[in-house]
Amino acid sequence: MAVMIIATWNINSIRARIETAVAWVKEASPDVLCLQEIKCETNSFPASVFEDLGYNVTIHGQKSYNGVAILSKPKPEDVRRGLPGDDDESPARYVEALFSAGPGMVRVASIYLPNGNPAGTEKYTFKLDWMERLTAHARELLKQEEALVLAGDYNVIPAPLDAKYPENWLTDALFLPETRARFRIMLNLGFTDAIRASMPEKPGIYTFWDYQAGAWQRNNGIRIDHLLLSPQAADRLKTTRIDSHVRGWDKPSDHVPTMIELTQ
DNA sequence: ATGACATATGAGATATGA
Repeated sequence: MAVMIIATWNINSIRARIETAVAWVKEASPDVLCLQEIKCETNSFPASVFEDLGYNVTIHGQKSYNGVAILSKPKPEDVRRGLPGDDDESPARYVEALFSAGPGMVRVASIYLPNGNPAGTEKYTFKLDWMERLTAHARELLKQEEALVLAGDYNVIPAPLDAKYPENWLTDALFLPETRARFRIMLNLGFTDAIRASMPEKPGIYTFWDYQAGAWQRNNGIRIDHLLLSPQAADRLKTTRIDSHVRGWDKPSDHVPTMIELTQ
């Protein structure tokens, strides 16, 4: 049966990581790849490198920080850059496109949810507000009853199972009860957390390992990159995969590619 | 412990990340 791979990867600078990115794209050949933290303006993104590999490139960049993109074999349609409520000053953290050509129709968003640290500051308030706006937009998208994949770096550790040392994260913006509650509110709109649904109760499933203190070597990881599936997408879910071996490559991002396979 | 790492900016040291 025909399948399509939809992946998400916080690349931590596409220009600093172009060789790593190309190596993985060639290895995995995803149909759709959501990138976060491209850390460049739209016109600085090395688009031609991926176009030469057969990809369309949809970019929502900004100077220095943040920035998201979607690489796709099928042509993007109905592109949205930014969340409803964003203005010209808002960080570039959301881009969405519809793919109706190729193996099955699906709408995909690349999401870079704010970190929010330190808690108790305006940064945390901004995170919670952003989650509320994302949830509102997700609610609208669900009304269309499409296969929908909201993929990205959510900066949310959903449960203690999703950290090697959950006790180290108790006061962190990624794991505070209010953060997890807002994530659950979003899930409860009817989304499936694809990775966890495919591996219920399984410990040690991580997508991020800090650069510091030998976190990778000690497997001190957290699961913060998620693919949320609408019911129509969940019905087509075949497999999931986390390419954690990429974290051991030279010049790695601190996140690894995380993906699903959908049937046609 | 405010460090260890890593990147962007801009040309030294600071902001940001999770």
